[in-house]
Amino acid sequence: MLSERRLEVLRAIVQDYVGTEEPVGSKALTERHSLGVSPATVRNDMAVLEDEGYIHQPHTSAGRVPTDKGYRLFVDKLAGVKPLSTAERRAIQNFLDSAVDLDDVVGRTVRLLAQLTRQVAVVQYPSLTRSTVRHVELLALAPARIMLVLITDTGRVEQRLVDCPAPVGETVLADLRARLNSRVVGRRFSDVPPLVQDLPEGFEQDDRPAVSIVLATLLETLVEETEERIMLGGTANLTRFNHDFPLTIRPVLEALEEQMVLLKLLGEAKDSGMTVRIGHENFHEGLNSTSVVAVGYGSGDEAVAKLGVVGPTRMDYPGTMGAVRAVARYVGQILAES
Amino acid sequence: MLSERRLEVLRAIVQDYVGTEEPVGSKALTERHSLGVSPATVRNDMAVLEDEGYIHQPHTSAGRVPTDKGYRLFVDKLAGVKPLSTAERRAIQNFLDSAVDLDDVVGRTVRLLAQLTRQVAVVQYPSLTRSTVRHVELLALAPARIMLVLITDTGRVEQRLVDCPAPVGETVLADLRARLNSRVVGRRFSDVPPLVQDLPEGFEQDDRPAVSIVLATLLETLVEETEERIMLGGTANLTRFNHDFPLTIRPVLEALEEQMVLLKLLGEAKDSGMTVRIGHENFHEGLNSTSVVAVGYGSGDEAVAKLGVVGPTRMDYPGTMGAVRAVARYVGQILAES
DNA sequence: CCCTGGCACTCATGTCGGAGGAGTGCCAGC
DNA sequence: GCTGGCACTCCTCCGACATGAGTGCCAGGG
Repeated sequence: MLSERRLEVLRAIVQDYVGTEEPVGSKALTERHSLGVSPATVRNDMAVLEDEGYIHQPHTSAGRVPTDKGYRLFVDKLAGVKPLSTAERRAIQNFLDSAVDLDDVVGRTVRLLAQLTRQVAVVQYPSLTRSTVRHVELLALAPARIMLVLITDTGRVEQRLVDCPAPVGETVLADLRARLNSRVVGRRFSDVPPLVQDLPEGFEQDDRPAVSIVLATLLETLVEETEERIMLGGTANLTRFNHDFPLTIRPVLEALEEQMVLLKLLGEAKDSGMTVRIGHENFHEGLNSTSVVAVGYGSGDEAVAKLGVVGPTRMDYPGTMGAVRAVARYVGQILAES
Repeated sequence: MLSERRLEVLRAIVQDYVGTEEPVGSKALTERHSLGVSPATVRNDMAVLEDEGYIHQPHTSAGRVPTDKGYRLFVDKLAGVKPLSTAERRAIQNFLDSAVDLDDVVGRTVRLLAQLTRQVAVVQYPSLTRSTVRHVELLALAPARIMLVLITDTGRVEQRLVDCPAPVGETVLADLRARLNSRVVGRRFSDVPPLVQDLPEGFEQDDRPAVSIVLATLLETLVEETEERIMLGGTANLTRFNHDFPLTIRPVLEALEEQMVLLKLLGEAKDSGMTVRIGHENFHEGLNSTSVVAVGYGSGDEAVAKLGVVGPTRMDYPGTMGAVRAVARYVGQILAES
């Protein structure tokens, strides 16, 4: 186990490195932090920290840089979460309050996160899997053509076109609409299938094929749209990666363009509590020099989706974590209200 | 007016520069293109082209680079549009055909364009302004709470929550729904307002406030959502800007993150025919070293939205224009079918 | 046992000067 | 009007050298 002072040295190294973006030496450390010991002592401590793998020397006669393991220790033991100022909190609330619909909420959240953290923001749309049905609407666009509209409690709307084998009467449609809604409204998506299985039986023989195809489309929508959407923002902040630019930024941009990668990124985060993945802890190679800070958010107690930021491993963890947590809370509130 | 050969020299310079990304000298030109004259002659021509402002010398004793004006001439007079191979066309069609809904069509289009052109792709959602109403639906979520759903002929769905001052009966709602649809279905958005103005008069005194507020929300949606959405993709291709990297890419990423800028970018494109904006022809400073190739697309004869790509002024114009035009055509077809 | 000052050593960075080379402009000749 | 020749410019690429930050190690003191 590392002594108290050595931990203090590690903390100082991380803080200075995050601030200056340059390897930090023993002399600079003692000058900027009141450690109460001389540079020589710090050098000894650094040698130990390097042996243990917490810091690393780019080359002989250079300062030290934290390793992923060093950041991990820093995040786990040394850093708290820095709360936002009340002014910042108020600004967040105001900004999110003026959203008009779900798209707008997500869009604003992304911009907000990117601006607050000066990093790349990632926000997952509230998941359909965990949400419940608020209403199902059936519209006859043409005699044999029905539009199915699904409205969720998170304000999301999905629509599908259904082509029926035969024309469907308006009364049949109204009947189906009523029965369908009475069974599924308020239910979770995952609970819906068994609830509607026997619905066709209540209809005339002639109408059953149409009813079945409508139900099939509904179930399909529930499954298909579980494949979730993600919004991304603040990619211009990637240009803050100052060193060997093209090599660093390229794979990151490429990774971020893939929905699958983003989904997995957030998917790996714990459902509750904040998750921080540092450097090589990320599954994706392109993200090996970035850290991901993610947290779940939701309208109630339960998380319905996740959001977070992607930034260089050399990031201000306490500040970033504070911003991410605060934004998640406010988004949750907004969703609960609507 | 420039002589035939001088134009030929300019074309050669543009082609070589696009290929090599390096200033091109007189000797290299005569070697790679059969101009039938000696390097010395080419040098004289280059001096003229430089006087006229078509090319530029980074410094004495360097080769020449086309200016924006040079590219402009190249695009207008010297370059054709390079059609895609049949294999490419088939791939495009296959890829777009498997889209399931509007979001998917737009998403696939963006990815396709980015991949084909190796540049940043921008696709505008089919505009609500020019589209027509397919259906308006009103759902009572609670006695005094109505959800308004608007469905357009381009397959887009918009929803709004309406809080009424007093409960609204189901029959009143059905009545309003029927009257509303009979008046607006098939109409263009811009034509709707005068058509519904007198609707409240047909209702009981008690219900009029609710009816009015529903109508107001509808009109608001028509206007607000005219503010169009845009999808972006292929930003990783920006890393192909090889020179003085951070300085070039930063303002471009920033510009592309602003919806307003993107909208204006496409908005400036002509409604019909392809538009190419080169370097400083773009209104936005951050885009002064990029060119934009845009074209309208639509389900019928009329363009309902635009799409295009953003790339370095040093781009393969014929190839890019070919890809953009082809993609626009196929997207138009897909929209017409659905 | 731990801390400290001193000292020699390493190595990245910045500067300078010169060689090399690509490309130009101009001129005289055909 | 085209061409070959030639002098000139100026960027780029080393290699050498000085500089300085930072280290590791050691001997001495609390």
